[in-house]
Amino acid sequence: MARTQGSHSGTTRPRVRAAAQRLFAQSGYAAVSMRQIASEVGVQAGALYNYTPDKQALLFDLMQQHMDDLLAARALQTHGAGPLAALEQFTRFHIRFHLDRPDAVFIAYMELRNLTAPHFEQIEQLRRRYESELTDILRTGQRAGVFEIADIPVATRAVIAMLTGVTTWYRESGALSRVDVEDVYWQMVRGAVGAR
Amino acid sequence: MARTQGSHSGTTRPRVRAAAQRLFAQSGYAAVSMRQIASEVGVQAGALYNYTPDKQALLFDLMQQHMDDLLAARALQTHGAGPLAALEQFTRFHIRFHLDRPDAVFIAYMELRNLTAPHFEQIEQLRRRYESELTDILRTGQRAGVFEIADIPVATRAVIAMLTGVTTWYRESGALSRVDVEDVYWQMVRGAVGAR
DNA sequence: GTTTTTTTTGAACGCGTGTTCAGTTAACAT
DNA sequence: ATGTTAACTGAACACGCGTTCAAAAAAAAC
Repeated sequence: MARTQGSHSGTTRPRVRAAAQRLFAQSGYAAVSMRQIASEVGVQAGALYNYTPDKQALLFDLMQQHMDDLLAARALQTHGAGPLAALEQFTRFHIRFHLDRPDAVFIAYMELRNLTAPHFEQIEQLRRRYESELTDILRTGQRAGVFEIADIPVATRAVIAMLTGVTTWYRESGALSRVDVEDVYWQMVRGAVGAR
Repeated sequence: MARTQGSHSGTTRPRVRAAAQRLFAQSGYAAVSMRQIASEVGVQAGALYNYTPDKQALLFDLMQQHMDDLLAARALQTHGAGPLAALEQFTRFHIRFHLDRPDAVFIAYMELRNLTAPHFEQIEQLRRRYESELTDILRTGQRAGVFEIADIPVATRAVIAMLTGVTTWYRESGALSRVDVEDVYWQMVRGAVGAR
């Protein structure tokens, strides 16, 4: 009737997050109820409030965690020797990181609308930070005459959109390995920025 | 208390669609209630059912209309003289068409999750049809030695993702004119497919 | 073994939702 | 002017929602 045997917050908390992430990615934040998440975890809805103050906080947490992870992982990357190597590295990093976390990526992109304004602003800042990594690479390459780009902010957005689109179709069981996918995207990105 | 003066289905029906489109794009299908849509139109929620059998049909209708419009507009395009001209034309058409309808594009991309399975399948078919236009161009260009592409299906998706991403950031009041935007994207697309 | 803390249940609150439909008014047809 | 059709209102139905919290059981601490 009350506490379930074997329950422990160290176990339940991550399961709540995982269930929320999966369901939000699958059906969308607004379409998923707390009772559904709870059911996925195997608890009643009231139990979720031990792990999140409310539904919005749960979403924000997931999105912020994703962005923090992305920026942290990016910061650990060694940066390539020149603009071209840097761009290649960014491209491969982006594909690799995003393919490891399709649900988190999907939510980070698709659920911005469901954030409150302050939360939205916070996530946007993190996104802009990540984008500026690419902008810097492109700018350096343009200055060095390695790239030929008509408009760097537009190019940044175009490349990010292209790369991030990979999560919408890639399947592990598909004909292409991850390295193949990285290679194809890299070839396209270098071409898109007029690399020589 | 009953029929509103001056009301006419020829007026109300398109207003229902327009309101739904705007609100769905703004906040997402699941987060928007029929009462909100009705309020936007200036009627009570029950009145909406004169114009749509249910909420899902309203969404499906909007998405299908968008895809039909896209394919119809595409069919009216004269096709370029060779693969390169065809690709340029496709690129400029895509940007132009999508920039004219940001809300419809947004919904067509973001609300797939909220369709019932049969509806989803129908929209997917229309999407695949549109994508095959680009695939055909790329294939022709590859065969003719005009393009150099490692994987045509991947390249198709990458280019579509890049191009469609324009709607997420473009603003009429921005520094760039539409032709500027088309030009930038065209330069990047041709580069991405290794056009020579 | 007893007490305290942890983690859950279950019930309930105060809404909101999509939808239906009888009734009412406006517009149209005769 | 009268009758019919069109287009709406308003109320209600049968849920579902996010959230709260007292009570209960399990685990940990003493």
